[in-house]
Order: sequence, then structure tokens, then C-alpha cells
Amino acid sequence: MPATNDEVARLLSELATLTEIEEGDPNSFRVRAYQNAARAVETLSQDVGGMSASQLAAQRGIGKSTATKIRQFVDERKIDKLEELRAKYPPGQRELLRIPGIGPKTLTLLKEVLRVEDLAGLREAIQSGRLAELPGLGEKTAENLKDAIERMHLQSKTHRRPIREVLPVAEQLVADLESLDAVERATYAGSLRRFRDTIGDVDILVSTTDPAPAMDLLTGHDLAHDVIGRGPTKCSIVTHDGLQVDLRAIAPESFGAALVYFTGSKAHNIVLRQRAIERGWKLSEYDLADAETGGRVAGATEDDVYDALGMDWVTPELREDSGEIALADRGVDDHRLPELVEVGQLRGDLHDHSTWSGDGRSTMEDMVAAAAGSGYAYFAMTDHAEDLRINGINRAGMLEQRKQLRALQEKYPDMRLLHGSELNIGIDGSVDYDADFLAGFDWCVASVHSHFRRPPDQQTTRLVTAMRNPSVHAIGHLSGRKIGTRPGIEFDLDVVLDMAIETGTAIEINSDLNRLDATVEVIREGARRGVTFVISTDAHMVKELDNVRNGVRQARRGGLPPEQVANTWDLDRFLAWIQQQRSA
DNA sequence: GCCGTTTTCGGCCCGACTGTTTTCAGTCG
Repeated sequence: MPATNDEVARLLSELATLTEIEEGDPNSFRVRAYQNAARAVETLSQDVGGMSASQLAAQRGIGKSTATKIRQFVDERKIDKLEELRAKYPPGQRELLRIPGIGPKTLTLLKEVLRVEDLAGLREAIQSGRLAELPGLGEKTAENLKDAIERMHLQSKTHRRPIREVLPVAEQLVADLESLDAVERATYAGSLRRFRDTIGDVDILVSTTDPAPAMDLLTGHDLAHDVIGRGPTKCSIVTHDGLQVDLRAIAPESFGAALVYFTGSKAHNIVLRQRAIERGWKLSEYDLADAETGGRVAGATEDDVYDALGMDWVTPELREDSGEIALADRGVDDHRLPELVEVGQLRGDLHDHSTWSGDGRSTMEDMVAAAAGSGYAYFAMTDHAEDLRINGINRAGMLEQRKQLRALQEKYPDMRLLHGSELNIGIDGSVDYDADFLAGFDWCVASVHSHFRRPPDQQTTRLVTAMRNPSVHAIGHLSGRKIGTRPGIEFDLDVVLDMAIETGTAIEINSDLNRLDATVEVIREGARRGVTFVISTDAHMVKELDNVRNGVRQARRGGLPPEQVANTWDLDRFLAWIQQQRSA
């Protein structure tokens, strides 16, 4: 089996972790070098398998030494240095490092003084009181470690959770904090603000000159199970289901700097700080300031901070140090961040269900009324087709629904109602109904709802066959993944994107927080190649029509401009495009 | 281990909090 970039990136991360133990310092330069190399490999556009050592070493973040290691893995499927460190620090030891409160120094101390090398040994050392006798540790530390072990299966450091479990909690806490008189502004930051699929913990910032009320609110909140810590400007809680929430109180004049700092990513921030240093400044969560005098340069808003650093403001979704820095750098010729799609640019929703489908929760009339209320110029009713046995609508049902939708159209002169369906892509790529019946729909989305575990070449064929069908306008939730619970189908992205362009079929960005599908990788590559996308809610009830903002953030994360999103187009252009797909 | 208009050595991001310390080390983000 050839070595994949992901595989190599994982091994380099492991090397970083093991080196951290070896050197006893999480900030060791060697540790950081391995982490940088892992990230460099992750974001590489070519396969490491086909690259020579010198080609690898030419990549930023990969030097001669790491290039040799990567080549060794490609050729021999092993890395000597890694094998050596794995033998020296068995998995039990590394597991201890994952316990919050244990870093490399404590780990070494445990091993050398108490011969503790795994979780069981640590439990025993706490129980017997031997741990509390170690130099630098004490009763309180022993107690904290005991608690940490108990909630470890829930803890953020060991467990990232799907965004759908986190976003609603964060939004509620932010709203509650913002209602306080003492709080000027509250917002969540971190990977949630960057809109990653999975989230470790929640970072909330409040702008205030009086931190106490905000901290009282969080530590006493109904959602709080346990207060982990509280200082003058920072406190942390764990919710009942184990999510850690950190709150930081920020002075208003520092809010922008803090927002930059806590939004990250870590890699993005490091580059910003390097830019600050080059200018004789230093960037912290308080401000951008002169390194010598401490005189403030910027800090109140994110815009000020980026501007002072000679950069355009970077949308949080792009802050991963994966090319956005150069695009924002006003010192670089042709620098230009992509224009990214915004919620206000969408003119229609193209994947929606009603009680006509067994799993719909709002009536067609209510869905249409709500869409009209959003000011949409077009709206597609796409209930499930008949092959979805539990849910789908048969031919007679579809014809009746169409009749009722046409009647409804008269009530909404300013919004074009499209009668469509969410078709099911069968195991051979075929879809529901026959060609003549399909031709009666205005707009069809085709999605995979079954047979998730088939070989990639078979899945590729399924998708390609569906895209070739002239009645299929878009492919819904391309991978079929459910974040955190179902991995989704594997397929050949090259082939699928080529076919999307050839047939003019759109790729859907599904706004359901469970899905966020197409994935960022697909969007990024599709954006580069000029593929047409649609951003749809897949709403099953009125309330879910608002989910479109999630789909938009997913699209932005993939760097997608509005021009490549078909439902930003005006009605005439959109209808002409549908027509063209049909005849292609 | 990586990198380079202060280059091949000598730098490499920064501060809060905790618990243990009588001035700071370790961990975290």
C-alpha cells in the first residue's frame, strides 16, 4: 500500500509527541519542527510518495532531516527514529501525557522516582499517597489528577466532538453573557469560530471593564457541572456532558487583539507574531505594541491588528496558515484573498422537505411561507423519491404535490416555486422513476442514502452515473458522512470533479451541522477547478431554513466565491442554467 | 529540526493560572 500524505502527517505528529517526552519540553524547537512538518505534509498538494528527498526538503517546514525520514517511510514503511522512540516510550506512558495536568516533566518524574509508567500505576500512586510526596507536587495536585482521570473519557484534550454538539451550547452561553449590563460584547473564538468539523473546547471572550458578573454567570450557569478554575480574568467550567468552556474577560481596548489570539489557529498566530517581530513589535492577546517601549500600536479591533501588520483582515474560516497569509499580505504582488460567499447573497434554497416526506416536520405551505419571508427569489420543494422505502413519495403522490405547489405559486408572485425531488442514487448509479417522469420535475437533487461501505471505485461509478443523468441537477451531501458517527463513502475526487464540470452538475454544500457535506477538501479543490456548487439547507422543518448560515461558513472555509454558487444567481440566470443542464 | 537583506550559527511566540514555591516551575492555550 502506498504511503498517503495523511499517514505521513500522523507519523510526524507522533514523532512530535514522543520528542516532547524525550526532551522534556513541549516547546522544544525540535517538537515544533516536527509539528510544522506534519502540517506541511497535510497541506501538500502532491503525493509524498512521488517526491524525492530534495523536492520534499524544498517545501516550507520540511528540512533535510525530515525529508529523509519521509523518504524512508515511503520506501520501507518505517522510520528508524520513530521505532526507537516508540520502544523507549510505550503507549501506556503516552496515555499519561494526555491527562490534563501531566506534561513531559511530570511524566519523567513519575517514571524515574515512582516507576509509574501507565494509568494503572498512576492510580495506585495517587491512592497510596506516594504521588503527593513528589517534589513540586502535593495533595491538591493528586486530587486534581484523580478528577482528571475520572472525567478523561469526556475531556476535551482526549476527545474532540462534532460541531453540532458544541455550537448550540456556545451560542446560548454567548447570548446569556451578552445580556449582562457589564458586558459590552461576547463572542466565541477558537476552532468553533473557524468552523471546524470537530471542536475540542469552547473559548468565549467578553469585552468588559468589570469581569465578575460574566464569570459569576458562567460558573453558576445551569449548564455548568463543575468549575475547573477561576482567576481574576479567566475561568473554566465543564458542562454536564463533559464539554470544557473557557471564559476570558478582556478590556475593550484589547478585544481585537484577544479575538485574533484566541481564534487562532495556533499556526496562523505564530506567523502573525513573526510579522510583528519583524516590525519591532510584539503581538499578545492584549495588543500589538512596540517591543521596546510597550507603546500600543493596535488592539481594539481585529481589523486594526491585521492592518498594522500590513495585511487585509482574514475571515476566521481561513485562518489555518494554509496559504491565507500570503493572500492577505499587502507586501506581496497580486495578493488577494478570495471574495467569499455571504448569506445575504443567496437567492434561493434548493433542497427542502415537508410533511409530504415521512421525515418532514413542517407542511409544504409553512415551508414555502417561511422561504418567502426570507426574501428568496426561488425555492425548491424536494421531498424524498419513492426508492427511499420508509419515506419516499410515489408517482401519484408526486403529481398531487406538484399540483398543490403550482396552486400555491399564485400566492407568491415574487418567488418562483420549483417542484423537485431528492432522488436516491442506487447501487449502480441509477435513480428513482423513469426518464419521462423525471423530466416532469423542475429541479432534482440526487443523493446517496444506502450502501455506504462499498469499494471506492464502485462509489465513483455510482456518482458519475448519477451525474450523467440529464435530470440530475445537483448531487446532495456528496459523501453521506455524519460528523462523528459515520465516515461517508470513499470515491475518486479527481474523477468526480471532472465529471461535475463535464456534465455541469452542481455539488451541494449541505448546511445540516451533522453533515457539512461536501467536505472542505472537496470544496477547496472544486473552487480551484471552477466547479459549480449550491448551498442548500436540506431543511425538514421551518426552523432549519436558518441553517443556511452554516452551509455558507462551510463554503467560506473552502474558499468558495459567490460566482461559483448557483443559488447566488438571479432567477433568469438560474433557470437558464437548469435548462442547459437538461439539454447537455 | 528549520531557516536565512543582521545566513551557515544562533535564533526560534507569549502570558495566565495553579500549586508549590519563599521567587518559581510546569502546564495550558
